[in-house]
Amino acid sequence: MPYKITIADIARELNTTPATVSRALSNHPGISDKTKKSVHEAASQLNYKRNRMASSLRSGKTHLIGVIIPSAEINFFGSVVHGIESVANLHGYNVLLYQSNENREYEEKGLESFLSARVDGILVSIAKDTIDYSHFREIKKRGVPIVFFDRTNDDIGIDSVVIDDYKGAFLATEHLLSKGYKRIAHISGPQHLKNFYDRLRGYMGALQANKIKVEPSLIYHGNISIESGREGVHHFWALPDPPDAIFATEDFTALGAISELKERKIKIPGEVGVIGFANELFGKHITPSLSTVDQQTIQMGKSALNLLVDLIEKKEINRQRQQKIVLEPLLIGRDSSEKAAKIK
Amino acid sequence: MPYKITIADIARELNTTPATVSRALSNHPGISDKTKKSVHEAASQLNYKRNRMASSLRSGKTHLIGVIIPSAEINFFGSVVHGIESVANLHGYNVLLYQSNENREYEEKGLESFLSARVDGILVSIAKDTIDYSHFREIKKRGVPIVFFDRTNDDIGIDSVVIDDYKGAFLATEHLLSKGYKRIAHISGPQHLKNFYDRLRGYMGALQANKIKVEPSLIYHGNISIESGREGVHHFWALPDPPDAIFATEDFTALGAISELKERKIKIPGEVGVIGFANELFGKHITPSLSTVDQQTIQMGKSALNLLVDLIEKKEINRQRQQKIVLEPLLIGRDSSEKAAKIK
DNA sequence: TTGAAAGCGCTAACAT
DNA sequence: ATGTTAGCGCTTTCAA
Repeated sequence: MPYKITIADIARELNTTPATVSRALSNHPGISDKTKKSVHEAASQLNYKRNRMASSLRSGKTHLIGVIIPSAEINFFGSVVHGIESVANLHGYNVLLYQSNENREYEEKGLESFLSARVDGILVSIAKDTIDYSHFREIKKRGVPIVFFDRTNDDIGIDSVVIDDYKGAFLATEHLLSKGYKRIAHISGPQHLKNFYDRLRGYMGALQANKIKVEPSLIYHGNISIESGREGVHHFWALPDPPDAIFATEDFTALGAISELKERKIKIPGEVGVIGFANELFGKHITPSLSTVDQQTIQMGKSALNLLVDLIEKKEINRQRQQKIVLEPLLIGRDSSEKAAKIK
Repeated sequence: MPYKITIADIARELNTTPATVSRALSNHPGISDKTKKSVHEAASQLNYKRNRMASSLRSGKTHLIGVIIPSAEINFFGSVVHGIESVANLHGYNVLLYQSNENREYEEKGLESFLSARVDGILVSIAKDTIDYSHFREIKKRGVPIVFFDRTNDDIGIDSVVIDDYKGAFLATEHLLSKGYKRIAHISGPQHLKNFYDRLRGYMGALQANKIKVEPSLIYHGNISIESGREGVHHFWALPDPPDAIFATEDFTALGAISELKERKIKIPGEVGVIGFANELFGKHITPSLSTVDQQTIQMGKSALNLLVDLIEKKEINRQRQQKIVLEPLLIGRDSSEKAAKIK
């Protein structure tokens, strides 16, 4: 008997009708203050809780936002979800969370589940394994408001919130140059994800802007993991002329690279400078502390949710063209990228 | 027009009735395979998605689990949520996430919101600021299935999943002793939270079991933060006879202590041994790597969800007495607690 | 300012 | 094995 009380009960109690009670509870204009007051009193006295299933069914609004992230275990996404959730509550929305585990099949299941739950809108950060985007096209076609964040794709005409990955990578690379490093290598991530593609381009852009030739052998293609970082170092130090700095496409990759370099007794910084991307929590506390690029996670969550709410609340407008919010990356200089040894 | 298709449409298409379609879609026994097949075909052909609002309203089951965590930004909770969510999906439940931000007011709002959404069950890790538990009593009274995880309270008769904090603390303290440390200090957390209370007791228990007197001056009361760790060191090293090891009530506190000790040029390990609690991601990668106690986060999430599902699915049974699942803590020995210097 | 009545889409009891 | 009917609890015309 947890949820027995309905508006009908309140109506009976006050000798009025469900319609009046409903209106009073949602502060409908044409209801006398006296009635409103007595209804609210009776409601809280009877411990009434509006049944959102019934309400949604009738009104067509669920006040539910579906959020798909690759994994709640990854700090970055937890942090973005934190941002999303805090603003969602302010707008009266609840967050339905779904993890894709970087897997396109689960991702699609999440979307199905959201459709079935009739969420008012969807927020997605695309799974690593997703290369075919038809499930998102389907959502788009159905007209369900959807916004990508961080892991996005521009080809489907879906709005998105990202940071400027190109610029972040550009800044990171120039930072290494400014510290006196000359041969800068890059360990990249999956190129079908725009972020990592853009970071690679930003890296190349910075080199070119400084009249340095891009050497393909100094680019190692990893897959966003500690292992990739280690493998990158493996690869680079098998070259006749290894690099003197590494820009890793995200912090875990940088961490792997640092561990491997340390095992090889290569001095960081000095002999080799390292910078990552993401500003994960651990970076500040490892030795050497990791220079990185901050992605403004909380702000990203907030912006994504605000954009989605705009879509939900004034659907017809803004439908002309794809919106894209680009946040500024923040360079965080720490020890791992300190000055290159003057030798050479 | 995103969601126009209903079972009535399918029924019309196939010259049958909504009831048959409904039954066919949920694989009701008494429906011919032929009908089932044609219904399923028509459904997927028309792109039908079951309306869960309607279904829930009628059946009384929402297949929604409400989860309240202090913050998605904290890795530990992200990880538990990961565990919860993965099993929830297997059971056909969706997770509604709410963050309390360690604040009792938000916590209560989350519960209200869950009641209104008619969730089938609730999972909560209690906020740091919560000292009055009446809102949970209210949930209990309403008969809504609820399970605490990690941050729990035993006085309300609510089932819970925790790790054995006492034992974990006991193990951590004995570990330091076994490495040759003699004067072991403890930086604790908020004592109204059972975890931190138990860890303090475990620390004292281990000392007593080894015939070592507990010195109140070697216990510093912190509040689960990097700052607390620093303050603890401040406090201890103002004593005439500082400790030679620190057991911190969680990893961030340990991290603060280590940073402060490093700044004071005190050697870890050797001069001072340090161990934390939680097995946060960064511990493996800081220098020295942090010894700690693993809390089996994923398992905790899974167990909590399984326990909740049990409550939901066979309510009357098990209602006699409070259930409590206690997971085993896992000691993780790393560098920060290596052997004490033999000097002295 | 309020009431009466219909219906959102689905499921389940009761037929047949 | 399938159809008929009622109704979950709410919101929303339309009418008074």
